[in-house]
Amino acid sequence: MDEITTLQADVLRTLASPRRLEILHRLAAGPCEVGRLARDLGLSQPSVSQHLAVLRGTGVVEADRDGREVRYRLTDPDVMVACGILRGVLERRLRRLADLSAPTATGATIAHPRPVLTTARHTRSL
Amino acid sequence: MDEITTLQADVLRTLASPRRLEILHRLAAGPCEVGRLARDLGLSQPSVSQHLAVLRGTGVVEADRDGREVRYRLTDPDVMVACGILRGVLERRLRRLADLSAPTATGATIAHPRPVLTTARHTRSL
DNA sequence: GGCACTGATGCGCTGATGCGCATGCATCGA
DNA sequence: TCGATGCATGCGCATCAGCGCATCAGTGCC
Repeated sequence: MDEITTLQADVLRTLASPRRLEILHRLAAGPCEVGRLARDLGLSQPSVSQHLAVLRGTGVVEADRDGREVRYRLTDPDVMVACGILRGVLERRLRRLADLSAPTATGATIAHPRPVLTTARHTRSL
Repeated sequence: MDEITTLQADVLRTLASPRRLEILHRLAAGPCEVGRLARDLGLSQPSVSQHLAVLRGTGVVEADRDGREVRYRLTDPDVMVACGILRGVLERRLRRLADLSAPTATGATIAHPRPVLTTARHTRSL
C-alpha cells in the first residue's frame, strides 16, 4: 500500500473529531495557548492538551513555549483549505436537502430518508 | 457544537482509512462495481462492500444497480479535491524532510526525531 | 528553596471500529 | 423453479480512541 496514503489516513483520522475541528478552527484565527483554548471552547484542560498532542503527532499543529504558557499554531494553512472545501461540499449538500424538502413541505413527502437498498429493476439509484 | 462540524467530522472519519482512500482513488478514475474494486485492490468482497457502505453512509459515494452488479461512483468530486490538497501538504512535508536529511547526510545529524517537549528558555519550538 | 500557575501524562473504563467468516438476499439464465 | 453469480449483512473477536480523573513536570516569582 502506498505509504503516503497511510500517512494521509493518519492525518484524516486526526482531523476526524468535532473537538479537534473546533480547536483547528480556533487556531485558524491565530495562535493560541492551551488554557485559552480550553476556556473558549468549554473543554477541560487535559482534554484540550490531549487533542493538541494528537494534532501535534501528525504535524498538523506546532507549539511554542512562551514562559509558562504554550502557544499552538497551525503548521500548514492548506490543511484548513482542504477542510474548507470539504465543509463547502457539506454545506451544498445541506442546502440541497433543504431545497428538496422545503418546496414539498406543503405536500406530503418528508424528504425521503433514502432507503439503503431499493428493489430496483435496472440502473436505479440505490 | 456546530452541527456541520459534527457532520464534517463524520465524513473525515469516513475518509480516515487507507483502504477507503484507495477505493476512493480508484473511483476517482471512474465508476466501478464492487467485485472489480475487490480484485483490483486485492481485498475481499465483504471488506470492500463494508467500506463502500461506510462511504455511502456519509454520502461520499453513490451506487447504481446494473443487473446483478452494483456500480459505485463519487458523489462530489470536490471531496477528492480536498484530499488532493491534503496529499499535497504531506508530499511537501516529506520532500522537506528529505531535503533536510539528505544534504546533511555526509555530516552527523540524522534528521532529529523532533523531541516532543524540549527544555527551552523562551519561545522555542517544541 | 518554596509556591503558584500552566500544561502534559497515566490510568481505568466504555463505546466504536476493522477484520474474517459464514450466511442472507437480489438478479439473471436455463 | 432452480442454480449460479454478485453483493450485503450479521456475528464474534481483537483493537483502539475518547473521556474524566488524578497526578506529574516545567516555569516564573517571592
